[in-house]
Amino acid sequence: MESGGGVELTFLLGLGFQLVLGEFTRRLAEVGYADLRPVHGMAFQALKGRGATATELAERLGVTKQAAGQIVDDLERRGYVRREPHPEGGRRKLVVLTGAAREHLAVAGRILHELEAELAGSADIGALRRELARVVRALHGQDGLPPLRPVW
Amino acid sequence: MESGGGVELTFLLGLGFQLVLGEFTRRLAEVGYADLRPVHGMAFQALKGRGATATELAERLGVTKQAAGQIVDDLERRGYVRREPHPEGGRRKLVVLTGAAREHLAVAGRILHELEAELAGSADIGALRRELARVVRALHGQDGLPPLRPVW
DNA sequence: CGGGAGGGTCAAGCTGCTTTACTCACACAA
DNA sequence: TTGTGTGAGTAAAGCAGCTTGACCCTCCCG
Repeated sequence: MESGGGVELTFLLGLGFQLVLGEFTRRLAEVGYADLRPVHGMAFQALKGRGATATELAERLGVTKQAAGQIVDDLERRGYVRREPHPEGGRRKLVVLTGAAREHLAVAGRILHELEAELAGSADIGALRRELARVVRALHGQDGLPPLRPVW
Repeated sequence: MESGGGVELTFLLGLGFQLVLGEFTRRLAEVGYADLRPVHGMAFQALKGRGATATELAERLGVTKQAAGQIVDDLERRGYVRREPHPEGGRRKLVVLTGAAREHLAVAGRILHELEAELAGSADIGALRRELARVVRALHGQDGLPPLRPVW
């Protein structure tokens, strides 16, 4: 069943995601990041420019501001982010990455690209990207990308 | 960014799955199945032959037997499955589908194929299937398919 | 007839969220 | 000056969907 026929497309998509993400997190855990879930990496991505407020982070992650606050609490306790006074005042606080988080971003990026390169030995990754992007566009439109949330 | 470049492959996979599954469940909800989650559909698939024991169902779904038992409780209460005495005796009970569940399977299958046919207008679904199957095979091997679990 | 293996179930606990409700800092208008 | 609205943060409780742990049956086989 090289063609993938006989298995629902939706199932195949889920399985592909699950396996790739699983392999990614396994490798991250091997190099010492067993304490960070994928959502933490997403948070780092969302904060990596100039940082953001907890509410902005919530929007980018697609969760409530309370949930974002909890994630920030957790990451702060473990030294991955800091809360600084916000330059524009108010009650706002600017959540910024520490060096530890930036290092994680670098390692995670490297692992992702290694994994993709390895997969390129078995599949046509260019075609996969292209068709996935088309599907995403068909279902979501062209205006940006929605937050990636845990699936069911 | 028709090519999908600039976005991580893993992210794109997750987004694709999330959007397709979301559209699928939305359509199912529209025709009256708002009370059934994807895992229930997976359970129906796992039971659709001659049924199975709760423990077998647990293996096929990749959860503990207690969790499978809860799912069966829930589905039984709502009339989608029955517990019958198992032909081979013991403490075993055979969980079998009712007509309501078989009807759901038929409707869900129809919706999946409609959705896929629509997406075929925007993307090369054959290529997508093929490359996904290759990725799955590269990461999991050829021996069957692992259970699809909620992702992170 | 006495273990023990396999299957089912009860109960408690946990995680990662959500909902509800509140507090605080500022802006701006009366 | 007051006061009132708005946006950000936070505290507390609740909840879904699992897991872990413990136990109870039924049968088989020595």
